[in-house]
Amino acid sequence: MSLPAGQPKFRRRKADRPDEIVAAAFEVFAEKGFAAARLDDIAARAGVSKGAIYLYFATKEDIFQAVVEQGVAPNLHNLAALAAANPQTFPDLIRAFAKVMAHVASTTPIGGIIKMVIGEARNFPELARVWHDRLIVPALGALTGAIAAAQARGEIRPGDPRHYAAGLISPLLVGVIWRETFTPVGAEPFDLPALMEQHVETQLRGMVP
Amino acid sequence: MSLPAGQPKFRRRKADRPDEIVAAAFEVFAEKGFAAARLDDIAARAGVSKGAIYLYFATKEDIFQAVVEQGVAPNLHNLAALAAANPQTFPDLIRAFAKVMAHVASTTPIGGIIKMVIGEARNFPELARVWHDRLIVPALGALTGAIAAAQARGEIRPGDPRHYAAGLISPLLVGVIWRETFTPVGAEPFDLPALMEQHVETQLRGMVP
Amino acid sequence: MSLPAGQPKFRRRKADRPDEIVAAAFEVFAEKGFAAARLDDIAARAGVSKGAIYLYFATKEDIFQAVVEQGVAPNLHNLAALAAANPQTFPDLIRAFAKVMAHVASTTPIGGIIKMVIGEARNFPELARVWHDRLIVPALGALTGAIAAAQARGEIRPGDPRHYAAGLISPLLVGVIWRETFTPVGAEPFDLPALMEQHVETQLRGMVP
Amino acid sequence: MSLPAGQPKFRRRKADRPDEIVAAAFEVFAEKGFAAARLDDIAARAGVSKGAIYLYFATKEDIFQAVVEQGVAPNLHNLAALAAANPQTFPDLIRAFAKVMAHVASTTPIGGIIKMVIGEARNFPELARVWHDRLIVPALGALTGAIAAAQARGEIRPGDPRHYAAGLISPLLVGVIWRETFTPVGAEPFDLPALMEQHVETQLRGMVP
DNA sequence: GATGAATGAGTCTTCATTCAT
DNA sequence: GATGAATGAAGACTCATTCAT
Repeated sequence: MSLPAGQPKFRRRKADRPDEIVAAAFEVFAEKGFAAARLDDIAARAGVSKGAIYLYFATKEDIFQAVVEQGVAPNLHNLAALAAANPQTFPDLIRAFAKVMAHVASTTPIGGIIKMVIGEARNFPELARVWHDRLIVPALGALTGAIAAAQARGEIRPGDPRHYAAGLISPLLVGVIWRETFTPVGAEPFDLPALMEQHVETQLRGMVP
Repeated sequence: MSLPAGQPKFRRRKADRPDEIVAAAFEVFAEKGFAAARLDDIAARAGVSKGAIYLYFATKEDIFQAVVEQGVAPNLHNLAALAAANPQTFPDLIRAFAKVMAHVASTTPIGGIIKMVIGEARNFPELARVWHDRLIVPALGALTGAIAAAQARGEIRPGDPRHYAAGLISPLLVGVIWRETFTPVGAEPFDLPALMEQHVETQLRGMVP
Repeated sequence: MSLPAGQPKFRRRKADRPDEIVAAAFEVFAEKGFAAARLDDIAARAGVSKGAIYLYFATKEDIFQAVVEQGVAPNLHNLAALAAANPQTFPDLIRAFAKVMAHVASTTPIGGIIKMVIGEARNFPELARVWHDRLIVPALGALTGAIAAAQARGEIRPGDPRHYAAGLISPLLVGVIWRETFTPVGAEPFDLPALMEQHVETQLRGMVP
Repeated sequence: MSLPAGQPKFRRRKADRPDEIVAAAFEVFAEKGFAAARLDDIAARAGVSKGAIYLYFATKEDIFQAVVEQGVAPNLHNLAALAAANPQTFPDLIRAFAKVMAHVASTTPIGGIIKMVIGEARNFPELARVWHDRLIVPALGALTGAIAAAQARGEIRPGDPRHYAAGLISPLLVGVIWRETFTPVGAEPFDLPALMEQHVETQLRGMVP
């Protein structure tokens, strides 16, 4: 409890605490779900006492909100980046979109977030609403819009552009869910970037007139 | 040692009590997840007392297992029916497959089951294993095999047949999850049969040489 | 309820039911104690339904009372028989007393009753009172009186006659408790008649002037 | 998810909490038996909340085991002390033994422990086994051995030495049980030291040739 | 600020008791 | 009379939350 003078190295500063707690909480919530998650587990994994958590969060639900919040923010950035990048042709747009998404799906813990959103949507409708309104509708809407525009230019066959969009990105979602759900019990994993590359090329070939 | 209440009790008695309990439990588990589900809720929704549940199930977990079990069985039948039907050409096979699956997805509560499997896979690994081994691997394997066979006949372009299979059915899964997750908070629903019809035709067009 | 004329053998009559229930209850109570005894066990062991018990007894406690009652009655008879028999000399009285008691202790389930009385005395003080007042005080009192009389005649050395009485019969009680408590876990049993014979002779030798 | 009460809490905190709980539990178990004992009672008597008990013991059975354990240990010490003391003659050995035992029986709560052992032996056979193996067999064995040795030296008449041993100490046990069972309902108590002194002298007189 | 012992409302589970059949 | 499915009050145990230190 008292700090030895000459041991500077692993002295954590209190400013990091909330993030560490949220990180630990994310792991536990993603693994167990909200109700089955134990504050003891979170505290232990964060390396703090249970009481310390309450210095930064008022309730378990608040921690959960913070976890989800931290899952939304970076993806918003990804979206913005995607929107900023502006490839010339529609196929390149789709390829770039899929590539970035596959990379994100492969390298970030977004799978845990998605699991939580799916699993807790009914217990925390606000959570589902935030994800839907701030991430999914914009993303899906942008994709749908791009498809509709390409259709207007005659580059894409007729058809419901929203269905085209869903057909394009669904394998990514399923791949992420697969990794969270079945890989831990021995299922053969999917190579998401490879899956998406093949899928996008197939889709594009099927979508052009 | 316990005080008699004085209210009327006992309404009926039946051999299908267990099914009523499982049905009620399915609703509650699908809505809340395992941990957040309350036996009181299940009992109330089944129209029985909490104690009555324990005449048929030893633990909450047993009820959960029974719920999942009842979600596996009918789908096994669907699979078998699919295998029995044997359309002449590969595209017709895929079309038939997608049609049946879209119908099942639209008319059965499989979405709730899938939510439960995703949400509780880590807490009940056996559950994930059963689903993976008995339903998903056979179904995905059959589809993958059919694709590989069509590739061998030159009817389908080269490419990882498992990735093709995933690309084909993913929108269905996503559609079901969407319905469970976002529709309750106001999201625009997907017309699964229509989505799948368009998706399959697009995929087929993209898959042929 | 009606006795078929030609099937006399295994037709239980309702008049036997209470006794069968009490007998079954005795086994279960003696083994588990009152609180840990299950009416299901009792019903099963008595070969009746749980509901049937309530045709004859209003509560679990009533069954317990009946069990204890049935344990008191026969011993009262034994006491009376002892009192009726009137050997000539004091040593013969003691010998006869010890012999009868050892026989009873060896051949009746009185051990279970005693265990119940000891174990439940605090939860059912009335039970302890009945045993004390109706069995123990009379028996111990008679023995003490006989000893005091013998002392008055100069046949027994001075000393507290109640202590002499306790010293005489204690090994019997301990032997019975031993059988109920330690023999089931592998303890070497006591041969109660032999133990009592040796003990009585030793005591008598020590008690005479 | 739980509503804060608003009353003052937390009074003290100590390392000897477990001992206080065991002490309280001993009283309740000795009075009610294991099954009828309520954790609420134990908690209230220990001056802690029900939840606090679970900081120190995992289950009700663990508390029970701890209670019994604490009843074994001191008696083991008594035994060792008895063995260490080595009077010259056999009668003095017996007198010392009886005196110490009577003192222990009169001044310690061993009666409650014995009641528990007798009452719960069938529900917790391990409990009976521990007492038998670690306390009773050594004690009874030592006494029996001393008697046999004295017989070999011709100081004691022939006869089963184990029966002699049982005859010597039984009144002590019965006295303790009497105190627990009948004294609370108004029975005349026994003066254990006086009883034992008279009993031992009587026995010794009867045992010598 | 941090800790972790303590709290107590809430949950699963049991079982004596009831009553429709 | 008998049955046993059903009840519901109560008990063991959990865990988010609090607060003395």
